Amino acid sequence: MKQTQLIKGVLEGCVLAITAQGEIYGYELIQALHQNGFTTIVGGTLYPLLIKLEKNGDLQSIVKPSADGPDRKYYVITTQGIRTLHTFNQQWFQLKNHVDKILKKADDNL
Amino acid sequence: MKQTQLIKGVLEGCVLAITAQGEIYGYELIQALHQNGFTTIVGGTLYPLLIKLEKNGDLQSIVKPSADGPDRKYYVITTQGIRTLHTFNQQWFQLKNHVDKILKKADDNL
DNA sequence: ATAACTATGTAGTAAAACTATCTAGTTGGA
DNA sequence: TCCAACTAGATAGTTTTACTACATAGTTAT
Repeated sequence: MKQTQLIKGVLEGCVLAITAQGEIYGYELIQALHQNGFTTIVGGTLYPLLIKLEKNGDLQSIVKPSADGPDRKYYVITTQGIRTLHTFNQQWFQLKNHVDKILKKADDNL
Repeated sequence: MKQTQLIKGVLEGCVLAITAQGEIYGYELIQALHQNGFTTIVGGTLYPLLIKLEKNGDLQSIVKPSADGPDRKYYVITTQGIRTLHTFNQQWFQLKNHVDKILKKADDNL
């Protein structure tokens, strides 16, 4: 069982949560995710997700020049994105309870 | 954002956790999952997953007759399945910490 | 006999994600 | 001044994954 499969479902919510803390560009976001334990996330995973989230209307982007390399595309969360984040938060809370309950019962039997 | 995407990653682990409590057949497992909040799980989702878990060697199956309908295929967790469950448990614990940390920081900013 | 429930399975499609690769600017060293 | 390493973003094409819709079949109650 790969860790990736577990991460998939929460990645979108985590990206919204991080952008909710202030504007951030993709490359920086990848590093932030790595620091938060999502060490397997690479550009090929994140950039398509960011494009999808912008299409959905959860994020907006602004391109700004950089002194350290090519232009950066900064992402900002929209009011709709904040609503999506709230929904994710609630679903995550419920999922945690359900999974923990099931795992606890299994532990009692081992 | 659909709840389904979140559930996907944990479903496999939850199935292993439930089978760890004792032998159970697919139809019964679907009902057990429904009672545990996984209300979207249907046969077309679970049966292929059970077949995959058996192929992997995490589960074994025995067909037994039923008085209430067609034969039932009972699933039993293997020692390998228990190891897989342990791994899932650890990954789940880590994921919870990471996600909760990110969500908490976002909450502080809203 | 027929509807509802029990029980499992799969073909075909749809969606999602990763790998590999590309473009391109900057920095520092040899 | 050339190359490697780092920064920054994107995507074509393949692989993986999951769901929808349907099929099969036994039992129960009307």
